Amino acid sequence: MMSPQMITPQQMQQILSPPQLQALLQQQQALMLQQVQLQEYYKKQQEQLHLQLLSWEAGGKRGELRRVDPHSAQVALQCIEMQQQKRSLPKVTEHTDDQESEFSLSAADHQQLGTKQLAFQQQLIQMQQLQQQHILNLQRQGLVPLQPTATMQSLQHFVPLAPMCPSDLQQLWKEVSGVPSSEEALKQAEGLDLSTNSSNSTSAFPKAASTHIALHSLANGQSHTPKRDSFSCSHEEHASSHPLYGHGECKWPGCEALCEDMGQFIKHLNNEHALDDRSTAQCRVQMQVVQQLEIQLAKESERLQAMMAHLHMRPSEPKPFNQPLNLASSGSLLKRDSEAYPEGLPHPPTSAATPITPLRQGPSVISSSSLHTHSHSHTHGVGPIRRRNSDKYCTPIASELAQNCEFYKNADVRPPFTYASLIRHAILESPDRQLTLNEIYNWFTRKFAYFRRNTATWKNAVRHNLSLHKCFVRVENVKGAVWTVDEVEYQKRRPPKMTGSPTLVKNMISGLGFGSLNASYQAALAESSLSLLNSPSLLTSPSAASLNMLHVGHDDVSSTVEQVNSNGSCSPTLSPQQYSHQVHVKEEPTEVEEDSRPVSLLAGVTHSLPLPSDERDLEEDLPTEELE
DNA sequence: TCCGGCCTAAACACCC
DNA sequence: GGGGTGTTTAGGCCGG
Repeated sequence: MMSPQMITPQQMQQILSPPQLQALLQQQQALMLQQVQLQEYYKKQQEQLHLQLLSWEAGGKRGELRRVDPHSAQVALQCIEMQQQKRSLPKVTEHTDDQESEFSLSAADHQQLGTKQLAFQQQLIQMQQLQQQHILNLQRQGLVPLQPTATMQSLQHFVPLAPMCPSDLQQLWKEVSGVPSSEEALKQAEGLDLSTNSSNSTSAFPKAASTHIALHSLANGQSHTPKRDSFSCSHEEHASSHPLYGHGECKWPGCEALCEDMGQFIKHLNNEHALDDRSTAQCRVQMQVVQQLEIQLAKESERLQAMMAHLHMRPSEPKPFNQPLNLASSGSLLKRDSEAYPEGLPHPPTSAATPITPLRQGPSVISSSSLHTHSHSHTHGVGPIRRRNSDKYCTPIASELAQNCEFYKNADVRPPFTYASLIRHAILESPDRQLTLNEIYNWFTRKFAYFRRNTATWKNAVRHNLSLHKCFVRVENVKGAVWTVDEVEYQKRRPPKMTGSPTLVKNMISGLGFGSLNASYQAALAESSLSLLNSPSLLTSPSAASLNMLHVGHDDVSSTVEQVNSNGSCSPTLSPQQYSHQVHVKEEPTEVEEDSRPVSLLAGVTHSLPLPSDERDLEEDLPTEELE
């Protein structure tokens, strides 16, 4: 995949969904603010610490970092390094080697500083605990996504100078040794990592909150180096793998030493991470990290239980939207207002109050149709993008349209849906569920700026689709011919996809690293559950209602849902009736247990339970899935 | 590699 | 004849 820097704006538009584009813009704006704030803050700290350093130098106490708080100490050390580069600190020697973990101070300083490490780190741990509490509070307030990794990653970019997650500690040591300069750290802070925090970064935070967070830092070192989460103090060797070794580098917190092979890594491990005070302290820090995460997990699990219990007891009770978490879960939501849901379709992030929120992003934000869409790359293509229908199997069209209707109305962006899906949606959206061709045309042009041009192309495509797909039935009317939708045929032509793909299932369930995919699945699940809620007849197996919700035979949704629960046994060759029936019945009893079910699934089920009445009305209007 | 879904393009027929 | 509508075919791309 191309790096963001290499993507042209047009390509960006093609690749990213509208919400993503908006989120990106917001990110950039917020990032600029963050940069300014960071630079100011850094400059301020630098000046302040410079004065302190001068006094230390005068008193020969430069190594006594305990006199200052860890944060100041870190900045001080950065200043040391900076001044070293400016040759203003003669006491600091040149680097003797490239060992990141080695201090490069003078021998006396090295020894003195070494003796302070443990006490220093104890302070850091205390700081860390306070910070983690702070984060928990922020999470409670919905200001910070709950997913540790995403949260930390996103925030990490804005808190390079802040103390003191474990990896920051390592970073500090690096900085003491001068390996990566503080300027680099600042650059790192200024860098926009689209791959890790597209939805969770600044755009997801109220400015004040993000600033606040930036200046207070975060606690969890995993954020800083998510892949360095392995906790191991042992130097045991593993024949083929080692939890501290991956992708050719050492995963020891704060150490990214490149090791070509396991042997080299083992040597590195024994040399650089031997049993000493430093390693011990690092283990201790890592233990703190793990403990905090466990505590957080327990708390969030408890909350989830409570929420589940609450929702199951009163499923019809509307759930208030959690605005802050909406913001946190989806940058694109920032642009939404109540009018953005004209159809009252599922508001994906409304489940943001659940602990799983961080695992998901608004389906329309980074939907699978966004991530998985690809340019059809027609040389003669008229549209910016061609999105395969298979993508939309995971994408709720009504949801997306509802949430981004203004966007599509004004932006010349091709909607990420097939013609068939759009036509069907247009027809089902009409009062009589039938439209003339011209009305379909009008719907397209009314809803999408994109279809206000290239009329010959897409109109031809519309006609082609109407004729080609059996699901579109032409009915002679008094006023002429109108087109209706045959849902059975519509579902028939869309057999389950991705059936039994363990990888996808795994990704969906884990929700880690494939948040968008997970989100789209959840959206599909949510909508399938909506359909279920509005289709009591589908509840043929009350005992497994919650899971049956996932089996509603709904084209895109059903195919997606099928994936969720299928072990590959579901045949896509079933007739619509067979299929429809079968998916209602088919289930995996062993997965019904809520506690053991992936939270992402629960999210899809739970968050959609309460719907405003108007939304339910609409859902009821759409007899089958809706909303693909 | 094969297959199916999707898209675009185009040709053709029919009707007003 | 022109435009709109409807049908059909072909070719290409892509993911499973």
